[in-house]
Amino acid sequence: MSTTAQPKRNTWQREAVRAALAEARGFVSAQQLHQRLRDGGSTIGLATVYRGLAGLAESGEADSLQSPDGENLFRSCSTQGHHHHLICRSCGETRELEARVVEEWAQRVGAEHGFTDMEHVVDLFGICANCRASRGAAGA
Amino acid sequence: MSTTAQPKRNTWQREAVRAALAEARGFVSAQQLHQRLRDGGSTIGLATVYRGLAGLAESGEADSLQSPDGENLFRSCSTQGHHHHLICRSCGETRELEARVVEEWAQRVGAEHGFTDMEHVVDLFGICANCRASRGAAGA
DNA sequence: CCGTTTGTTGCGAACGATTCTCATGAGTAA
DNA sequence: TTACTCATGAGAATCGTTCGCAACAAACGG
Repeated sequence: MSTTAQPKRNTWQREAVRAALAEARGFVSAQQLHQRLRDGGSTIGLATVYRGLAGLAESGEADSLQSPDGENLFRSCSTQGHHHHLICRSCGETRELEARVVEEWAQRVGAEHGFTDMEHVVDLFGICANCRASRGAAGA
Repeated sequence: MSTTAQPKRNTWQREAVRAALAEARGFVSAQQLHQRLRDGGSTIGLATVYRGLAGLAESGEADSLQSPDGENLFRSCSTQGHHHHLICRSCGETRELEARVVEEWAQRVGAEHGFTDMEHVVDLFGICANCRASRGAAGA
């Protein structure tokens, strides 16, 4: 049911959100994106950014995760379908990962416990080589 | 500095939060916990529940994660140290997992990309056997 | 046991992110 | 072009969480 896409209209706002998201290198929050668009001269509304982002996330064009602060972060996704992320805690650099091992592990563990319809959240955070080199060792 | 615990006082409120959390089977939100305590006749304040939970989470006695709604959920943690969770999307039943495979994978992937100081977020969601039996197949 | 000291509590206000409302504006089809 | 709808945008409304502050009570010394 409802696998068919609803009739969405083509608006410059939707495109602007998509573009701005693609432009952003790491994960960005809706508010950040809205700010950037505004800074870029756009008159787009905050609510529209939220709506656009939600749409992109739903259609798989964007990926969303929650920051530790409880904010929703989005990122333009090149890899369609399921994948995970490796994110630099320092510079925000993000890489998409495939994780066959983890997929299988998740399935197996789920099955062992009698769980079905498994989903999982797997994200890796670390300090990338660049940041490590330029910062040496900076504490928390 | 400040690795040493701050001088915390022993109050019945703190104990009440701890007890209520231990009582709860799955993950609970601060608000839920507060409600239960109130229902139980306690006059504890909401802010205190928040403070108590934050304290428990920090000391490792409780584990916290964010619900898809952006709420902070807490759970009393028996397993000290690092571990993951398998959570039933339907009834909230939660099991603590060890995930050697995943730990190793995370380290390896991080290393391959030149990342250090790896951390990761890994949580599994599914429908447990019980719920599956009693609900058959309920769509989204 | 009593007074002092100072971290805790609890209330309500403040805050911040997200969603909703609704009148207006712009795609789309005829 | 005209009509029909859905999308937009501004601000209000929501909801979870944190803050500020005065009263309180746990730990301590005498």
